[in-house]
Amino acid sequence: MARAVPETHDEILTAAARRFAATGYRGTSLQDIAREVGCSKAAVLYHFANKEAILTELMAPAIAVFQDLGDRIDRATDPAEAQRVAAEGFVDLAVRFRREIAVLRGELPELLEHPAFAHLQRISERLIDALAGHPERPSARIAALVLLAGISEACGEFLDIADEVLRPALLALVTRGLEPAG
Amino acid sequence: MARAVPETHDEILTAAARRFAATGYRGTSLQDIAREVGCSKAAVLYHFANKEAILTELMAPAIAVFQDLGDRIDRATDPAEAQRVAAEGFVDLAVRFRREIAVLRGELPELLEHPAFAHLQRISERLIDALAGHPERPSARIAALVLLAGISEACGEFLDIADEVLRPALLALVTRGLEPAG
DNA sequence: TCAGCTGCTGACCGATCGGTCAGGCATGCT
DNA sequence: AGCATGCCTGACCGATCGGTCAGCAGCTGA
Repeated sequence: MARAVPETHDEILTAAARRFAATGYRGTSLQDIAREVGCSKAAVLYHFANKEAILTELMAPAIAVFQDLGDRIDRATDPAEAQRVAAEGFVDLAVRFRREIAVLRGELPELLEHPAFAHLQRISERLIDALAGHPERPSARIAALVLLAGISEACGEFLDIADEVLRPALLALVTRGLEPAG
Repeated sequence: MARAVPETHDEILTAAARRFAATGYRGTSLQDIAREVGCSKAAVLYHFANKEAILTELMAPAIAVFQDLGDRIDRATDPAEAQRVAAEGFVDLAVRFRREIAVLRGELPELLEHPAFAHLQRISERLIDALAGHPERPSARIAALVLLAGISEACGEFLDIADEVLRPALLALVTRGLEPAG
Protein backbone atom coordinates (compact mmCIF):
# COMPACT_ATOMS: atom_id res chain seq x y z
CA MET A 1 0.00 0.00 0.00
CA ALA A 2 3.04 2.28 -0.42
CA ARG A 3 2.35 5.55 -2.23
CA ALA A 4 4.40 7.08 -5.04
CA VAL A 5 4.46 10.42 -3.26
CA PRO A 6 3.89 9.78 0.42
CA GLU A 7 1.31 12.32 1.47
CA THR A 8 0.04 10.16 4.28
CA HIS A 9 1.05 12.68 6.91
CA ASP A 10 -1.35 15.30 5.55
CA GLU A 11 -4.07 12.74 4.93
CA ILE A 12 -3.89 11.70 8.56
CA LEU A 13 -4.14 15.34 9.58
CA THR A 14 -7.25 16.07 7.54
CA ALA A 15 -8.88 12.77 8.49
CA ALA A 16 -8.18 13.49 12.15
CA ALA A 17 -9.69 16.97 11.76
CA ARG A 18 -12.88 15.45 10.36
CA ARG A 19 -13.13 12.81 13.07
CA PHE A 20 -12.27 15.18 15.93
CA ALA A 21 -14.89 17.65 14.71
CA ALA A 22 -17.48 14.89 14.45
CA THR A 23 -16.91 12.98 17.68
CA GLY A 24 -14.43 15.06 19.68
CA TYR A 25 -10.81 14.43 20.57
CA ARG A 26 -11.42 11.83 23.24
CA GLY A 27 -14.25 10.32 21.24
CA THR A 28 -11.95 9.58 18.33
CA SER A 29 -9.56 6.63 18.49
CA LEU A 30 -6.37 6.20 16.51
CA GLN A 31 -8.14 3.25 14.92
CA ASP A 32 -10.90 5.58 13.70
CA ILE A 33 -8.38 7.89 12.07
CA ALA A 34 -6.46 5.01 10.50
CA ARG A 35 -9.70 3.57 9.10
CA GLU A 36 -10.63 6.90 7.53
CA VAL A 37 -7.18 7.25 5.97
CA GLY A 38 -7.09 3.62 4.86
CA CYS A 39 -3.92 2.66 6.68
CA SER A 40 -3.00 0.88 9.87
CA LYS A 41 -3.04 2.40 13.32
CA ALA A 42 0.71 1.79 13.45
CA ALA A 43 1.12 3.94 10.34
CA VAL A 44 -0.59 6.83 12.11
CA LEU A 45 1.85 6.43 14.99
CA TYR A 46 4.71 6.28 12.52
CA HIS A 47 3.90 9.80 11.31
CA PHE A 48 2.96 11.23 14.71
CA ALA A 49 4.65 10.57 18.04
CA ASN A 50 1.29 10.08 19.72
CA LYS A 51 -2.35 11.09 19.59
CA GLU A 52 -1.75 14.47 21.19
CA ALA A 53 0.84 15.38 18.56
CA ILE A 54 -1.90 15.15 15.92
CA LEU A 55 -4.04 17.58 17.85
CA THR A 56 -1.24 20.08 18.47
CA GLU A 57 -0.19 20.11 14.81
CA LEU A 58 -3.82 20.51 13.82
CA MET A 59 -4.35 23.43 16.14
CA ALA A 60 -0.99 25.14 15.64
CA PRO A 61 -2.16 27.85 13.18
CA ALA A 62 -5.22 28.73 15.27
CA ILE A 63 -3.13 28.80 18.43
CA ALA A 64 -0.60 31.15 16.82
CA VAL A 65 -3.35 33.59 15.86
CA PHE A 66 -4.85 33.27 19.33
CA GLN A 67 -1.53 34.15 20.95
CA ASP A 68 -1.19 37.11 18.61
CA LEU A 69 -4.65 38.26 19.70
CA GLY A 70 -3.52 38.08 23.31
CA ASP A 71 -0.54 40.29 22.52
CA ARG A 72 -2.71 42.81 20.70
CA ILE A 73 -5.05 43.00 23.69
CA ASP A 74 -2.10 43.64 25.98
CA ARG A 75 -0.92 46.45 23.72
CA ALA A 76 -4.26 48.27 23.87
CA THR A 77 -4.01 51.64 25.59
CA ASP A 78 -7.44 51.78 27.26
CA PRO A 79 -10.23 49.36 28.24
CA ALA A 80 -12.55 50.46 25.44
CA GLU A 81 -9.92 49.78 22.80
CA ALA A 82 -8.99 46.50 24.45
CA GLN A 83 -12.63 45.47 24.30
CA ARG A 84 -12.89 46.40 20.63
CA VAL A 85 -9.67 44.56 19.75
CA ALA A 86 -10.78 41.51 21.73
CA ALA A 87 -14.24 41.40 20.18
CA GLU A 88 -13.15 41.88 16.57
CA GLY A 89 -10.10 39.68 16.98
CA PHE A 90 -12.00 36.81 18.53
CA VAL A 91 -14.80 36.95 15.98
CA ASP A 92 -12.23 36.93 13.18
CA LEU A 93 -10.47 33.98 14.80
CA ALA A 94 -13.72 32.08 15.29
CA VAL A 95 -14.83 32.60 11.71
CA ARG A 96 -11.47 31.77 10.20
CA PHE A 97 -10.75 28.74 12.33
CA ARG A 98 -14.26 27.53 13.01
CA ARG A 99 -13.37 24.06 11.81
CA GLU A 100 -10.45 23.86 14.23
CA ILE A 101 -12.48 25.28 17.09
CA ALA A 102 -15.17 22.71 16.42
CA VAL A 103 -12.53 20.10 17.15
CA LEU A 104 -12.33 21.26 20.73
CA ARG A 105 -16.07 21.26 21.15
CA GLY A 106 -16.62 20.98 24.88
CA GLU A 107 -13.23 19.47 25.54
CA LEU A 108 -11.55 22.84 25.61
CA PRO A 109 -11.70 23.19 29.40
CA GLU A 110 -9.99 19.90 30.08
CA LEU A 111 -7.53 20.29 27.23
CA LEU A 112 -6.54 23.67 28.64
CA GLU A 113 -5.53 21.89 31.83
CA HIS A 114 -3.05 19.85 29.85
CA PRO A 115 0.50 21.25 30.20
CA ALA A 116 0.89 21.55 26.42
CA PHE A 117 -1.95 24.10 26.30
CA ALA A 118 -1.60 25.64 29.74
CA HIS A 119 -0.34 28.98 28.46
CA LEU A 120 -3.57 29.41 26.48
CA GLN A 121 -5.46 29.48 29.74
CA ARG A 122 -3.88 32.80 30.71
CA ILE A 123 -4.57 34.27 27.31
CA SER A 124 -8.24 33.34 27.44
CA GLU A 125 -8.51 34.90 30.89
CA ARG A 126 -7.11 38.16 29.52
CA LEU A 127 -9.53 37.88 26.61
CA ILE A 128 -12.48 37.51 28.98
CA ASP A 129 -11.35 40.48 31.07
CA ALA A 130 -11.00 42.62 27.95
CA LEU A 131 -14.39 41.56 26.61
CA ALA A 132 -16.05 42.17 29.96
CA GLY A 133 -14.75 45.74 30.02
CA HIS A 134 -15.53 45.90 33.72
CA PRO A 135 -13.94 42.63 34.89
CA GLU A 136 -15.14 43.24 38.44
CA ARG A 137 -18.80 43.69 37.45
CA PRO A 138 -20.51 40.27 37.54
CA SER A 139 -23.01 40.99 34.77
CA ALA A 140 -20.20 42.09 32.46
CA ARG A 141 -18.17 38.96 33.14
CA ILE A 142 -21.25 36.80 32.62
CA ALA A 143 -21.93 38.37 29.23
CA ALA A 144 -18.31 37.97 28.16
CA LEU A 145 -18.15 34.33 29.25
CA VAL A 146 -21.44 33.40 27.63
CA LEU A 147 -20.57 35.03 24.31
CA LEU A 148 -17.09 33.53 24.30
CA ALA A 149 -18.32 30.06 25.14
CA GLY A 150 -21.28 30.37 22.79
CA ILE A 151 -19.20 31.34 19.79
CA SER A 152 -16.61 28.67 20.54
CA GLU A 153 -19.27 26.04 20.92
CA ALA A 154 -21.62 27.05 18.13
CA CYS A 155 -19.27 28.07 15.33
CA GLY A 156 -18.83 24.44 14.39
CA GLU A 157 -22.49 24.51 13.34
CA PHE A 158 -21.79 27.32 10.89
CA LEU A 159 -19.46 25.50 8.53
CA ASP A 160 -21.83 26.03 5.60
CA ILE A 161 -22.39 29.73 6.23
CA ALA A 162 -20.28 32.17 4.19
CA ASP A 163 -17.68 34.23 6.04
CA GLU A 164 -19.27 37.44 4.75
CA VAL A 165 -22.53 36.47 6.46
CA LEU A 166 -21.13 34.91 9.63
CA ARG A 167 -18.57 37.54 10.52
CA PRO A 168 -20.88 40.60 10.66
CA ALA A 169 -23.62 38.57 12.36
CA LEU A 170 -21.28 37.47 15.15
CA LEU A 171 -19.75 40.92 15.48
CA ALA A 172 -23.19 42.53 15.74
CA LEU A 173 -24.20 39.98 18.37
CA VAL A 174 -21.07 40.59 20.43
CA THR A 175 -21.31 44.37 20.31
CA ARG A 176 -25.00 44.22 21.27
CA GLY A 177 -24.34 41.71 24.02
CA LEU A 178 -21.31 43.23 25.71
CA GLU A 179 -21.57 46.09 28.18
CA PRO A 180 -19.52 49.10 26.97
CA ALA A 181 -16.13 49.37 28.68
CA GLY A 182 -14.90 52.56 30.31
CA MET B 1 -19.73 -2.05 55.04
CA ALA B 2 -23.53 -2.44 55.33
CA ARG B 3 -25.39 0.68 56.50
CA ALA B 4 -28.14 0.87 59.13
CA VAL B 5 -30.31 2.94 56.79
CA PRO B 6 -29.17 2.20 53.25
CA GLU B 7 -28.94 5.57 51.55
CA THR B 8 -26.33 4.39 49.09
CA HIS B 9 -28.58 5.05 46.11
CA ASP B 10 -28.69 8.78 46.81
CA GLU B 11 -25.02 8.90 47.72
CA ILE B 12 -24.16 7.40 44.35
CA LEU B 13 -26.36 9.99 42.66
CA THR B 14 -24.73 12.98 44.33
CA ALA B 15 -21.24 11.56 43.89
CA ALA B 16 -21.95 10.96 40.21
CA ALA B 17 -23.23 14.53 39.85
CA ARG B 18 -19.98 15.87 41.29
CA ARG B 19 -17.80 13.68 39.10
CA PHE B 20 -19.82 14.27 35.91
CA ALA B 21 -19.68 18.03 36.48
CA ALA B 22 -15.94 17.88 37.06
CA THR B 23 -14.80 15.54 34.30
CA GLY B 24 -17.86 14.98 32.12
CA TYR B 25 -20.02 11.90 31.62
CA ARG B 26 -17.60 10.00 29.43
CA GLY B 27 -14.66 11.21 31.47
CA THR B 28 -16.07 9.63 34.60
CA SER B 29 -15.82 5.88 35.14
CA LEU B 30 -18.02 3.77 37.37
CA GLN B 31 -14.87 3.12 39.35
CA ASP B 32 -14.49 6.88 39.95
CA ILE B 33 -18.03 7.10 41.30
CA ALA B 34 -17.59 4.02 43.48
CA ARG B 35 -14.36 5.42 44.90
CA GLU B 36 -16.05 8.71 45.80
CA VAL B 37 -18.93 6.91 47.49
CA GLY B 38 -16.63 4.46 49.21
CA CYS B 39 -18.17 1.30 47.85
CA SER B 40 -17.41 -1.18 45.09
CA LYS B 41 -18.16 -0.68 41.41
CA ALA B 42 -20.49 -3.68 41.64
CA ALA B 43 -22.48 -1.87 44.34
CA VAL B 44 -23.01 1.05 41.97
CA LEU B 45 -24.32 -1.38 39.38
CA TYR B 46 -26.53 -2.99 41.99
CA HIS B 47 -28.40 0.28 42.50
CA PHE B 48 -28.40 1.34 38.84
CA ALA B 49 -28.94 -0.85 35.79
CA ASN B 50 -26.00 0.77 34.00
CA LYS B 51 -24.02 3.97 33.74
CA GLU B 52 -26.62 5.69 31.58
CA ALA B 53 -29.33 5.06 34.18
CA ILE B 54 -27.39 7.21 36.63
CA LEU B 55 -27.32 10.05 34.12
CA THR B 56 -31.00 9.82 33.25
CA GLU B 57 -32.09 9.79 36.90
CA LEU B 58 -29.76 12.71 37.55
CA MET B 59 -31.18 14.72 34.68
CA ALA B 60 -34.84 13.76 35.08
CA PRO B 61 -36.00 16.92 36.87
CA ALA B 62 -34.23 19.23 34.43
CA ILE B 63 -35.56 17.25 31.47
CA ALA B 64 -39.12 17.49 32.78
CA VAL B 65 -38.86 21.27 33.04
CA PHE B 66 -37.29 21.41 29.58
CA GLN B 67 -40.17 19.44 28.09
CA ASP B 68 -42.62 21.74 29.82
CA LEU B 69 -40.80 24.69 28.27
CA GLY B 70 -41.24 23.10 24.85
CA ASP B 71 -44.96 22.78 25.44
CA ARG B 72 -45.25 26.39 26.56
CA ILE B 73 -43.45 27.55 23.42
CA ASP B 74 -45.86 25.54 21.29
CA ARG B 75 -48.81 27.14 23.04
CA ALA B 76 -47.60 30.68 22.29
CA THR B 77 -49.95 32.56 19.98
CA ASP B 78 -47.45 34.67 18.05
CA PRO B 79 -43.68 34.69 17.34
CA ALA B 80 -42.99 37.60 19.66
CA GLU B 81 -44.62 35.83 22.60
CA ALA B 82 -42.92 32.56 21.70
CA GLN B 83 -39.59 34.36 21.77
CA ARG B 84 -40.33 35.89 25.17
CA VAL B 85 -41.46 32.56 26.61
CA ALA B 86 -38.43 30.79 25.17
CA ALA B 87 -35.95 33.39 26.44
CA GLU B 88 -37.35 33.68 29.96
CA GLY B 89 -38.03 29.96 30.23
CA PHE B 90 -34.57 28.95 29.11
CA VAL B 91 -32.83 31.44 31.37
CA ASP B 92 -34.90 30.20 34.30
CA LEU B 93 -34.03 26.62 33.43
CA ALA B 94 -30.34 27.40 33.07
CA VAL B 95 -30.18 29.23 36.38
CA ARG B 96 -32.15 26.64 38.28
CA PHE B 97 -30.45 23.58 36.85
CA ARG B 98 -27.01 24.99 36.15
CA ARG B 99 -25.39 22.18 38.09
CA GLU B 100 -27.17 19.57 35.98
CA ILE B 101 -26.43 21.40 32.75
CA ALA B 102 -22.78 21.57 33.72
CA VAL B 103 -22.85 17.77 33.73
CA LEU B 104 -23.51 17.76 30.02
CA ARG B 105 -20.75 20.23 29.32
CA GLY B 106 -19.87 19.74 25.70
CA GLU B 107 -21.28 16.26 25.56
CA LEU B 108 -24.81 17.46 24.99
CA PRO B 109 -24.67 17.10 21.19
CA GLU B 110 -23.61 13.47 21.28
CA LEU B 111 -25.88 12.60 24.18
CA LEU B 112 -28.80 14.04 22.21
CA GLU B 113 -28.07 11.51 19.51
CA HIS B 114 -28.65 8.74 21.99
CA PRO B 115 -32.16 7.22 21.66
CA ALA B 116 -32.95 7.89 25.33
CA PHE B 117 -32.62 11.64 24.74
CA ALA B 118 -33.65 11.83 21.08
CA HIS B 119 -36.96 13.57 21.81
CA LEU B 120 -35.03 16.44 23.43
CA GLN B 121 -33.44 17.16 20.08
CA ARG B 122 -36.78 18.23 18.60
CA ILE B 123 -37.56 20.40 21.60
CA SER B 124 -34.25 22.20 21.36
CA GLU B 125 -34.85 22.84 17.67
CA ARG B 126 -38.20 24.43 18.49
CA LEU B 127 -36.46 26.44 21.19
CA ILE B 128 -33.90 27.74 18.73
CA ASP B 129 -36.58 28.67 16.19
CA ALA B 130 -38.55 30.52 18.85
CA LEU B 131 -35.46 32.36 20.11
CA ALA B 132 -34.42 33.30 16.59
CA GLY B 133 -37.81 34.87 15.93
CA HIS B 134 -37.03 34.84 12.22
CA PRO B 135 -35.89 31.23 11.81
CA GLU B 136 -35.14 31.81 8.14
CA ARG B 137 -32.87 34.81 8.73
CA PRO B 138 -29.29 33.54 9.18
CA SER B 139 -28.17 36.28 11.58
CA ALA B 140 -31.17 35.60 13.83
CA ARG B 141 -30.44 31.87 13.94
CA ILE B 142 -26.77 32.55 14.62
CA ALA B 143 -27.60 34.78 17.57
CA ALA B 144 -30.04 32.24 18.98
CA LEU B 145 -27.59 29.36 18.64
CA VAL B 146 -24.67 31.25 20.15
CA LEU B 147 -26.69 32.45 23.14
CA LEU B 148 -28.19 29.01 23.72
CA ALA B 149 -24.84 27.24 23.47
CA GLY B 150 -23.10 29.93 25.47
CA ILE B 151 -25.50 29.79 28.38
CA SER B 152 -25.49 25.99 28.37
CA GLU B 153 -21.74 25.88 28.31
CA ALA B 154 -20.94 28.74 30.66
CA CYS B 155 -23.57 28.38 33.37
CA GLY B 156 -21.47 25.69 35.02
CA GLU B 157 -18.96 28.46 35.76
CA PHE B 158 -21.58 30.43 37.66
CA LEU B 159 -22.21 28.01 40.51
CA ASP B 160 -21.07 30.57 43.06
CA ILE B 161 -23.14 33.45 41.69
CA ALA B 162 -26.49 34.12 43.39
CA ASP B 163 -29.66 33.42 41.41
CA GLU B 164 -30.79 37.02 41.90
CA VAL B 165 -27.65 38.24 40.15
CA LEU B 166 -27.34 35.58 37.48
CA ARG B 167 -30.93 35.51 36.28
CA PRO B 168 -31.32 39.21 35.39
CA ALA B 169 -27.83 39.33 33.90
CA LEU B 170 -28.55 36.40 31.56
CA LEU B 171 -32.00 37.72 30.71
CA ALA B 172 -30.59 41.14 29.85
CA LEU B 173 -27.89 39.56 27.71
CA VAL B 174 -30.42 37.43 25.82
CA THR B 175 -32.84 40.28 25.18
CA ARG B 176 -29.99 42.50 23.99
CA GLY B 177 -28.55 39.77 21.83
CA LEU B 178 -31.66 38.45 20.11
CA GLU B 179 -33.22 40.17 17.13
CA PRO B 180 -36.86 41.12 17.87
CA ALA B 181 -39.36 38.66 16.41
CA GLY B 182 -42.32 39.69 14.28
C1' DT C 1 24.53 -6.09 -6.65
C1' DC C 2 23.62 -4.92 -2.39
C1' DA C 3 23.41 -2.07 1.89
C1' DG C 4 20.47 1.23 3.82
C1' DC C 5 16.65 4.09 4.42
C1' DT C 6 11.56 5.18 4.24
C1' DG C 7 6.96 3.84 4.85
C1' DC C 8 4.30 0.66 6.56
C1' DT C 9 2.16 -3.81 8.58
C1' DG C 10 0.27 -7.26 11.93
C1' DA C 11 0.92 -8.98 16.28
C1' DC C 12 1.17 -7.77 20.65
C1' DC C 13 1.29 -5.09 25.32
C1' DG C 14 -0.68 -3.34 29.77
C1' DA C 15 -4.37 -0.50 31.28
C1' DT C 16 -9.01 0.62 31.64
C1' DC C 17 -13.62 0.54 30.27
C1' DG C 18 -18.81 -1.05 31.26
C1' DG C 19 -20.88 -4.92 32.85
C1' DT C 20 -21.78 -9.92 34.90
C1' DC C 21 -21.88 -13.39 38.40
C1' DA C 22 -21.65 -16.50 42.36
C1' DG C 23 -21.54 -16.05 46.89
C1' DG C 24 -21.38 -13.94 51.68
C1' DC C 25 -23.24 -11.44 55.50
C1' DA C 26 -26.66 -9.29 57.98
C1' DT C 27 -31.57 -8.78 59.09
C1' DG C 28 -36.38 -9.98 59.62
C1' DC C 29 -40.28 -13.02 59.07
C1' DT C 30 -42.34 -17.65 59.98
C1' DA D 1 -34.26 -22.90 64.11
C1' DG D 2 -34.75 -22.21 59.37
C1' DC D 3 -35.25 -19.61 55.47
C1' DA D 4 -35.83 -15.71 52.38
C1' DT D 5 -34.49 -11.17 51.20
C1' DG D 6 -31.67 -6.91 50.66
C1' DC D 7 -27.19 -5.14 50.14
C1' DC D 8 -22.81 -5.68 48.80
C1' DT D 9 -18.15 -7.88 47.51
C1' DG D 10 -14.15 -9.69 44.70
C1' DA D 11 -13.18 -12.09 40.74
C1' DC D 12 -13.83 -12.13 36.25
C1' DC D 13 -15.35 -11.08 31.20
C1' DG D 14 -14.78 -9.25 26.41
C1' DA D 15 -13.91 -4.96 24.19
C1' DT D 16 -11.25 -1.08 23.36
C1' DC D 17 -7.89 2.22 24.41
C1' DG D 18 -2.95 4.42 23.31
C1' DG D 19 1.30 2.75 22.24
C1' DT D 20 5.47 -0.63 21.03
C1' DC D 21 8.07 -3.67 18.19
C1' DA D 22 10.17 -6.85 14.87
C1' DG D 23 10.13 -7.27 10.36
C1' DC D 24 8.97 -6.64 5.37
C1' DA D 25 8.47 -4.45 0.85
C1' DG D 26 10.32 -0.96 -2.48
C1' DC D 27 13.19 2.70 -3.78
C1' DT D 28 18.00 4.88 -3.92
C1' DG D 29 22.79 5.71 -4.10
C1' DA D 30 27.32 3.53 -3.97
